[in-house]
Amino acid sequence: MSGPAKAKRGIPQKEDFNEWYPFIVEAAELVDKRYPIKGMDVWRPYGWKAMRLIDGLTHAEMERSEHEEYRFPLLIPENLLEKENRLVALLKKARDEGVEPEELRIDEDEAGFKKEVYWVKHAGENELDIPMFLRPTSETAMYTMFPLWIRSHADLPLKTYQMVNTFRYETKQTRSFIRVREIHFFEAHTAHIDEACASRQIDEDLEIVGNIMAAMCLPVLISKRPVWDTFPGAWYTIAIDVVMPNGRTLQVASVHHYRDQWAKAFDIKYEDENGEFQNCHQTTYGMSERLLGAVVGMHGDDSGLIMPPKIAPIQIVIIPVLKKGQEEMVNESASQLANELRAAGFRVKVDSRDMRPGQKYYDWEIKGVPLRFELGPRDIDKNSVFAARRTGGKTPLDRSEIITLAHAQLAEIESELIQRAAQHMKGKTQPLPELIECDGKWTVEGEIADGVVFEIAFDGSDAEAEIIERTCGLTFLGDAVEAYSEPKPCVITGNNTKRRVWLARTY
RNA sequence: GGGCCCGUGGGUUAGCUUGGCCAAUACUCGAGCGUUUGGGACGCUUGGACUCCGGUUCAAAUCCGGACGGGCCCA
Repeated sequence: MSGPAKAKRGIPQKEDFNEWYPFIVEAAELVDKRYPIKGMDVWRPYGWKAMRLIDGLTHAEMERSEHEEYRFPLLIPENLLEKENRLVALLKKARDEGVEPEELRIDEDEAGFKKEVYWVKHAGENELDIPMFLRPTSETAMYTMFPLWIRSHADLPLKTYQMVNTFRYETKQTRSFIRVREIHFFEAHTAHIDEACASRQIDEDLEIVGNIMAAMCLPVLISKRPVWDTFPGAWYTIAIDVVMPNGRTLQVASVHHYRDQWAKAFDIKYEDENGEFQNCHQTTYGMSERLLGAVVGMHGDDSGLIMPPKIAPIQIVIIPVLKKGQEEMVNESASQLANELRAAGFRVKVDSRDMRPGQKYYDWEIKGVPLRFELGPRDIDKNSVFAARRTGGKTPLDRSEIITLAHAQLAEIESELIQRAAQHMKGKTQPLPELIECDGKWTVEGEIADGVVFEIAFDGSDAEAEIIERTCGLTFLGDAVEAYSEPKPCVITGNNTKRRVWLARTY
């Protein structure tokens, strides 16, 4: 195999994000894209470790919030789709008949991922009577079992989750972590006695998202998606987006409130305290490997990745600097240092490859190891360790207090990343140029800047939202969960509103 | 959904326009030996490629078609 890193001169500038990103995910050995199926990369150990550490954050949050982990089969028989289709039809009918129309937006073509599923139609020599599909998400599979498990109000809330791979037949351009055909997926599914309890679950989900994003030093936009962009069968969808370096937003998580629509379709009901049957109210919460994609995009620079310490597969790399005749002494000192750090809980690697130290520095910089310790005869003499932070800055550290100092260094890197990311977000958010109507035709005053997220006060209708989307060539992310504290005039109607809406080009 | 470009050792690439001299260029990389090691070391030895299928032709890396894969732009 090739070495872990390529020549620095070979790294595209991060400004050229469309070149930088695909280069870096391979050069940093996160994935190998040479597997001969579009959109299905091979996870390499370094990338998988990072993903597993991100998953670890999620598992910890699930544990804390008393969700339980399940593992559902990958294959789903076709006939189960019928229930889902019936649900969609039902919702459509409700909409057509004017029942809560704005709450029941359904696009039949999108419903059930019909166009995006992989099918298994043969097994051995036989054609299957009932074809099976690979889960694009697991509502159908899980809600087939929920009625068997939920009988009494005492069984609720049911809080489940699983981390599995899901499959979607993407025809558009694929991108590592961002748009793939086999998705490393997290999905939490809950069932509750009523709408209010389900709503409380949504609040908890948002708190969980907040914790996970904070651990990865990722600032996010949290917004309620417009009705036309609501998940099929959902009452509403709240999405979490990260602003990538090119200003495009990447949806990294979503939370759906289903009310009792799915429960009706799948007959998920419980007996309440009065002995009466009630439908459950449900929520889902999903995330994926896009989280890693966001980390790569948000924190990386012209020299490669920068891993936030909490998810860095290697937090500290130790480079022994050898001198002729003193190899053994230096190596021994390095491994002793490594052992001490490991005992204190750090993820540590000693790079004892036979090459020049400079070469190693470049290698680990591409991979984004946050802290590098150099250890040579000079340092050992002075009882110190020479530290270089991936975010910039070099300092000798007192060897005798190395554990404390290493913690401090990583904390400093973390806060530097948070600060940079916040700065990035701030710089990428702008007010929208003024919209002008003339004979029923809308135009924009000036240019729509590229690579930017726009924030507007908006109080218009769906139709007016569509006008804005068309006029500006942007996508409505939706209503910020944190609305304006003071009313502002809507860009279309001029009415005062606290509704704070984001528009962006999206992935 | 529409358009454009690309596919040569593990990686980057020359060759393709004008088919033969290509049993293929350079750098990098892998293996081995030696000297080295505080920001990309050097010497010697050695290893490794025309995406696949079909067509045109005496002859295809080169021309044509398709598949697969990669990339970009626009809706």
